[in-house]
Amino acid sequence: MGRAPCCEKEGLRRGAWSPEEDERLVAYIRQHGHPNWRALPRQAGLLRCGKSCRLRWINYLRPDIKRGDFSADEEALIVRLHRELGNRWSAIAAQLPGRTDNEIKNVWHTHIKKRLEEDREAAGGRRQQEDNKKARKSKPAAAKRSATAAKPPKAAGADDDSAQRPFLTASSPGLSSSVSSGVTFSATATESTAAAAVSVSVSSGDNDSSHRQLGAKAEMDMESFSSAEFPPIDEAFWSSPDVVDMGLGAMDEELAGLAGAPSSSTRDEDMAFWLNMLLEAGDMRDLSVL
DNA sequence: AACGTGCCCAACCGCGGCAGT
DNA sequence: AACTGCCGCGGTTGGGCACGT
Repeated sequence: MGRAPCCEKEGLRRGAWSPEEDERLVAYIRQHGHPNWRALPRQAGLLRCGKSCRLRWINYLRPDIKRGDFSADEEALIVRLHRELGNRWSAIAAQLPGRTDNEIKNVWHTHIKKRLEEDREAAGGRRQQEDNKKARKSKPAAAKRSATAAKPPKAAGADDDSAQRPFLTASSPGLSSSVSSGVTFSATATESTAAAAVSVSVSSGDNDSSHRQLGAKAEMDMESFSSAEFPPIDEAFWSSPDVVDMGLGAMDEELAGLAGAPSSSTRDEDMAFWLNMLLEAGDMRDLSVL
């Protein structure tokens, strides 16, 4: 069928968003929510198409967005979920609170995929069994980013970031920083930390029932959100006692149930499980140096 | 210091699915 | 049942930045 273009492109801005546009968008959504993306830009006085607004909000301006490097644990989770779900980035993102599908997709293509391929090439097929043995002895995945990710994380350069995001004044704590809600792995298990908990009211805006089953999509509940205050997010936000603890512990259990992994395991067992997943993904080279 | 190259990531594009009429 | 409109998803692109020479 003939599909209407997403917007009349005449007179509409494209490309990078200015702080003023961000401000307008956030202010509008804050007040009215986003019942209709198509109508939103006009009502908010933005010369953008609805899609662009939606994307900007979802991927950048949403208050529950978590910025900063992905931890090794998050990457491991992505690897695993990608094995299970394929390129269903939104489904994968649903398991990583605060992360967007776009971000995960980017990380996959720029870091993880590359690394997995490198490892696979370097290792050939032969070492699978050998490494399986080693894996049980060696230290598990620590927060070691690939050599290709030598760049300092953008979130660390918070100047640029916050300049662009006037309302999200405090980037969420980088994942390399300690997580305050008790979602840390034992030191022997990993030098990194688990993903931060998120404090959002969780509601699935996803129609896909399988997504819902996987659950835990950290979407803002816009009904409550639109009438609520929209405070800047800061460190306290992430560690607040009000936070709904959606740390990896909870995620592990949920995923484990889905994937047949040990469901009531200790943290060490969990780590062993992740290690196996990584091994299977041929990702042992990084781990072995840790 | 200037230039070239590679990488990262925000944003765009087009399509499929679903709901409403 | 057919059509329309909107939303959400996944793939792709290109601007900007960092790093190497």
